[in-house]
Amino acid sequence: MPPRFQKPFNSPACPVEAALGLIGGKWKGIVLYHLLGGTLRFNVIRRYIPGVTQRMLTAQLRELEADGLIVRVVFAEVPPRVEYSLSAKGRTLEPLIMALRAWGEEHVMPSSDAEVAA
Amino acid sequence: MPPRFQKPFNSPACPVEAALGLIGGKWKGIVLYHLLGGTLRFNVIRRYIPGVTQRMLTAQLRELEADGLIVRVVFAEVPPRVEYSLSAKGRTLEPLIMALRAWGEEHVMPSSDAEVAA
DNA sequence: GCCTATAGTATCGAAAAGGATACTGTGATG
DNA sequence: CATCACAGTATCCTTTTCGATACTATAGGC
Repeated sequence: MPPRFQKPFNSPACPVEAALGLIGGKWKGIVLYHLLGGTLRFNVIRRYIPGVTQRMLTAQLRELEADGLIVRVVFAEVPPRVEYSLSAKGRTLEPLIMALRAWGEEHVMPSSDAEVAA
Repeated sequence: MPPRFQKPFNSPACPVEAALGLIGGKWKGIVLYHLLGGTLRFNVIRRYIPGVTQRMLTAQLRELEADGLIVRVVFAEVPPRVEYSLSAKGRTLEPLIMALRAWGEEHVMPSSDAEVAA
């Protein structure tokens, strides 16, 4: 059935956009995806994502934290250690991220060998 | 048009970002969502989304079309009529969009709780 | 004494995104 | 005749995003 909604939405009203607003940042998808595997340190994430700059990664992590999706724990050590992990809310994203990944593999990856093996 | 894969990205190639790249545009989520309900004309979509400009809507629709998610049919009439609908590939997004919507409703919407800044 | 690693900031500037406005052509309406 | 609606373009300009680079502090290694 046609899920048609028409509300004034200049304010907070479209849940699809709202969700996309939280996970749609340039690097958020991959960051979240990697964190699905467990706690990671800053530079580990960075090495997982060649191409992201320190500045960008910091910005994305801070946004994810501000949105309550990840947790940032700072250890008062030298050299500094900061660990990132998904919050409870962040973990609720798991099926979504996995669905995104499955869809991407099947419908966008150019290499056409989309093995949807979990 | 942003280059989707400017580099040999990270090792698993990141299908999550690939998917997000297609549906993560500023208005694509809502456009897709409305099209889930069936074929729509340009101005109908526009009226469903107050806040989008003609220029932006055109751009988003063209990108969706270029990515093969929607189909654009022009009728040689006066006044002009152009109809947009989901392609077969676009329809495969339905569960994803619905999941996005459900997650957004549950985890980000103000949902009866305005929470005005203190 | 210098280099490395850590997890960032600060600053600059290029590039892209996005908004506002004006314009197109034609048939029907007033 | 003037105006409206349609589905856009074209142009200009502001805002935001993003990358590159340089810098911080401190401990340990060489």
